[in-house]
Amino acid sequence: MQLSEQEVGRRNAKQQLEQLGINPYPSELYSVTHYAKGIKEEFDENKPEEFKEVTLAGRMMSRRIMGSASFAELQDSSGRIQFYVRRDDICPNEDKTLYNTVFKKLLDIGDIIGIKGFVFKTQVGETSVHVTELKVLTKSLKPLPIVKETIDKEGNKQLHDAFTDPEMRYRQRYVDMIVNPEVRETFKQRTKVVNTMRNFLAEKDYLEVETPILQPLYGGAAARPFKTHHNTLDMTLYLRIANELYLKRLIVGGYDGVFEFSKDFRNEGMSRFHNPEFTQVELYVAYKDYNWMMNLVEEMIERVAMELHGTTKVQVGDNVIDFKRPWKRYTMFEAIEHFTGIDISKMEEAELRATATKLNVPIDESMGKGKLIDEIFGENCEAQLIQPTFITDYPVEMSPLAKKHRDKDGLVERFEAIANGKEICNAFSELNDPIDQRARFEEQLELGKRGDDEAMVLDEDFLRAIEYGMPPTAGLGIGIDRLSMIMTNSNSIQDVLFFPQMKPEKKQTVVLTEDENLVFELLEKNSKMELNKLKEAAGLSNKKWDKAIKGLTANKLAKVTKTDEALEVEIG
RNA sequence: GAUUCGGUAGCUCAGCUGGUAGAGCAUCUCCCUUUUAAGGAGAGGGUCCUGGGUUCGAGCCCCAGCCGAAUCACCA
Repeated sequence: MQLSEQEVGRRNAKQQLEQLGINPYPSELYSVTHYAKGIKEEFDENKPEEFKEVTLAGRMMSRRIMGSASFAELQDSSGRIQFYVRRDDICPNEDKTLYNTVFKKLLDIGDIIGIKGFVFKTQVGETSVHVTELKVLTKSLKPLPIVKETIDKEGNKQLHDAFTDPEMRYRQRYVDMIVNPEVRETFKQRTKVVNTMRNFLAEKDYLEVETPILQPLYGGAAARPFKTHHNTLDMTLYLRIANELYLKRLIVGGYDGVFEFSKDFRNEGMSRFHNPEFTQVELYVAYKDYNWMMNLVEEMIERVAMELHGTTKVQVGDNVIDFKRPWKRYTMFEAIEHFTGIDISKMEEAELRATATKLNVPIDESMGKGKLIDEIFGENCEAQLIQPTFITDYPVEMSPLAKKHRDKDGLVERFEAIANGKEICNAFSELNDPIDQRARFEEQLELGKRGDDEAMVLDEDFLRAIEYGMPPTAGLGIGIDRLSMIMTNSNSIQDVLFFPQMKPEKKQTVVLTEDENLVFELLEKNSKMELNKLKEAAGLSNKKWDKAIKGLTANKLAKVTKTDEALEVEIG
């Protein structure tokens, strides 16, 4: 509640605007005709008549006052443009208040204003708007961090005093977006990733659906869930960790293709690749298999890269990743042999354990054969796969929802696509043999007993559904956040989530009583008042007044000082 | 969870061996009609993350904690 000097100044400016009869928060619409970017791109000095009346709205982001004329910058959703305000243009009559007082004194950086005028080029050649009308649209009460930029000798943009503190950027994303325009760009691209995929899938006539987020049983992935409770039904519900089992029920129900962009929730560690809630798209298509699905993934992701970058090549950190089809394909055993020189395809659990130890792969007792193979792969191969690569044919133990391989014993028809050393999708020919599926669930229960707290639980209703018969189906899940990280060259998942999960902000919020609030608000308007006048204005009884003012001084929100004539109260 | 680094003005940061807290930008006052990190003159602004300790004296040293980042671990 402690206001900084600048915040007090802005509150005062707001009041003064009101006293001048200017509503700092007007309600009527403001008709914008142009955007900064469009004007800068299209204005031709030889044809100024094309832009002789433009109206823009946005935030004032800088101001250079030169006596009775000023330059300032307006930032709208498209970018920034400079505008020029001359006193005698916006105040053609005797009354120069709008320029001298409103523009120069009462407006601040960050205020939202509307400007009307004509476009011209300055002597230095910068396209600018010569303002003839100016309107206050919203007074901003908190000062923004000021980022300035210059162009160096090589023509590169240099930022000065950039707003970079990650904590503040994530906690106050709105400020981040105002001050760092590339952040808005990243999120636009994220949306483009999603829209491209959505259009791609819709064009194929697959049906976009919505399935429950609150689930009585969590399933479809190996992860710890968030748990909640429904009061009326008095039952435990889980936030979904995946939507796989529901989408497959819809395939049983008769759709040929269904997909869902879904927020999923996993109660696990956080890192630059993990946020407790994240987005996946899952797709299930009847009468297809995982080979078919690999082709679809290549085509779809290649299209995403093209839509965003106009090329299949994407710069990610130091690497250039080329999503052009076809991608490299390795079986998991081939990949391990390729990177370690060891053929583990025929090994049993004990031998795998020994191999893992030899390769310095950390293992523990709860790991079965499948998990061991996965660990060996994860440690030795995954990070080295920079260019998009399909890894196929996983051990059956770690894929309880995937169909057994048509001719390789002990494996399932599953693939992951890996790019930049990270998994970006996971897919399989879906297991549709209900007897086998029940047996796999039961193996999971065993693993759970062995100490694997991410083992899957048995879902009787799902089994009942596929007992009615689920056609041969190919299924896919793509992590939207990780794909967006690659496509936008972001180093952290927090950079592709508007509001990444953070620890709660530590804040000593002082809770005021009703009376205290009343007195404080009165005081806030004047910042300093004679005690008796304040008391009178508050209209409280002696006792209530005494309690309120003591409460405020105790919280250091008000300070009472004694002068020769009287007692004075000021904001603490 | 481990290790390392960090937290100082609204923002970005400096602060020597422990000796009265600094700069640029922002803010305020004044000058300035094509400037652009505008310029010139002046002013104000601090819980040095919090709590203990050492010391005549702590932004600095010690201990504990909070918050953040990077790397690793965990996490298909």
